[in-house]
Amino acid sequence: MTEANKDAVDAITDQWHAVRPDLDTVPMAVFGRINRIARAVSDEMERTYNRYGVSLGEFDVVATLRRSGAPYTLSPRQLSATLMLTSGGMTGRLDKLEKAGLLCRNPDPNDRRGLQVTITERGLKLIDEAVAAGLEVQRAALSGLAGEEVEALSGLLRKLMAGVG
Amino acid sequence: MTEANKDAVDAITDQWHAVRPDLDTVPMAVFGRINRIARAVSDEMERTYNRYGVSLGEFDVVATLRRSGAPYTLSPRQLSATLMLTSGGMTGRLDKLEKAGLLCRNPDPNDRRGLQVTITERGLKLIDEAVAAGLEVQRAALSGLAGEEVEALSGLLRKLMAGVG
DNA sequence: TGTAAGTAGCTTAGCGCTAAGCTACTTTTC
DNA sequence: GAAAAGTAGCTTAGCGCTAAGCTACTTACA
Repeated sequence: MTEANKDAVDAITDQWHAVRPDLDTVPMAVFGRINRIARAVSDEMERTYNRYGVSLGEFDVVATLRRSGAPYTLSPRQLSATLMLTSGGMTGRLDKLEKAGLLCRNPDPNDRRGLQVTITERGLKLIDEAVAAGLEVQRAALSGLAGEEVEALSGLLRKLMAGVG
Repeated sequence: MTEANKDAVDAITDQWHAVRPDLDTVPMAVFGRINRIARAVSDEMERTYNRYGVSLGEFDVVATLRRSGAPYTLSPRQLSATLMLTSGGMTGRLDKLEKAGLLCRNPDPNDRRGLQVTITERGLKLIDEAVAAGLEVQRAALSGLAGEEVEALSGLLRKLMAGVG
């Protein structure tokens, strides 16, 4: 690691090393970079989806319905479980998306407590454009890595996630 | 990739592949895992710091002062710039930390607009214990990876961050 | 030296989330 | 079939953040 290649996370670990040389700074460097990458790419995705009139969180709702396949119908409960969101948070997202005409809520014919959430024609059209735009942001973020590097990274992340999930 | 090793992110990419086989799902798998790892580890760190009476965000403030070295003094502006936070958010964190007796605000002798934020004795003691506990959480999260795997992951993340920062 | 521009930290309104609790309905148990 | 327990989605209060705008002060320039 030459002086010139140091980044913002190196600056932090260097500072820690100077005041607490007893600490192993490798773990904080790994997760510091993971956090910064996650944040930077999410911010970029947010801006991208905003151009389609939805937030990243709202996109996730429509995307979950889209990838569930025809007839693009799930209950609010299934959605909030998948998106790791409370029912209160889900209600808010569904309210906005329904008002925007991207999905609709209908009573569940088999359980009068429940609802069925379905993508509208307009929602389907929007998600199929927006998902491609989002993927392009992610592809661009990975463009500095060679194919085999992406492969290696993917494998290491899978292994790491297995240990924290 | 055998059937048994599939994880939650594989389930998502498999669904996408079924309904949109034209999409390249490799980028979304990489960032999906990065997001989930970041969230899972941050949640665990939050719980760890809570045991010391501070949130993760409040910890970050005291940690930034700590690693700046003696006399552990920075301006609110320096802190909010380092932590990528607005001045309003910083005011709130400083209010709580000052009330908790972990730091104090003093007028800047050289600039009557400014303040100097300094760790208290109590704050210094707390941060030196809490930072070790936080590092242990991160170390444990990496424990499933061999030394050379951590090394490789670290290098790939550095390269990826350089392309998104 | 007077004025304009810049920068300090704080305040307020608004947003999206969680946690707790509600009503309505279904399922289980006796 | 009645009572108890569980589960559906929604409402509310509260939290932490941002964006915008405030006052107070410093710096740069004519």
